Amino acid sequence: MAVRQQDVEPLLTPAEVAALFRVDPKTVTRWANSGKLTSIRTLGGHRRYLESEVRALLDSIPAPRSSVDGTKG
Amino acid sequence: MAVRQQDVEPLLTPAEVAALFRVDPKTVTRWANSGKLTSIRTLGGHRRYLESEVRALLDSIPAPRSSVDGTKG
DNA sequence: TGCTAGTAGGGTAATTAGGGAT
DNA sequence: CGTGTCCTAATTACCCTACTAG
Repeated sequence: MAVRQQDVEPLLTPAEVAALFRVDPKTVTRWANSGKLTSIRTLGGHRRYLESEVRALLDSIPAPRSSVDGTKG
Repeated sequence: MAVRQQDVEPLLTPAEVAALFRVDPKTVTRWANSGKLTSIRTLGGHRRYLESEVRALLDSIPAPRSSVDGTKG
C-alpha cells in the first residue's frame, strides 16, 4: 500500500454530523444547501462534511456553568 | 537508462481513494466501473487510480468561511 | 514458498438525495 | 423561517469467498 494519508481532510457523513448536532440528517442537508455548511460531494452525489468545520461550529458551545453561577434558568 | 520516477503518473490504491472521499473501497470500484473515475489495472486485475484525477475532484472543496471574510465571491 | 493485507465480484440492507405537506 | 416526517429513486455500506500484491 502506497502509504500517503497526511494531506487527507477528515470528512464526516451526514448521519455523523446529524448525530453531533442532535438533528435529522435532512436538516444537515438543509444547512449545506443554505451554504451554512461546507459540503463535498461524492461522485454519486452524496455529501461529506469537513470534520474541522463541524468541530469548529460545535466549539461555539457556550461555557458550561455547572456550579458557582447565579445564572439559573 | 534507469526509469525516471518523475515521469511516472502518481497512482493511488482503492483504499487511498476511498479514504479521501470517506467512502468504502468498493464504492470507488463502482465509480471506476461506471466510468466516473479513470482506472488503471495491474497485471493481476487490481485497479489503480490517478492521484491527479482524484485530487482534481477533491479540489472542488470550497473554503469553509464561517464568518468574517472579505473574500466573498 | 509461505504469509498478511488489500482487492475483486455478487448480493442485500442501510443511508442519502430531492420534493412536498405540516 | 426552521425543523421533523413521508415517499421514491439512487447511492453507499457490509456480508462472503477467491485471487492478487508485496
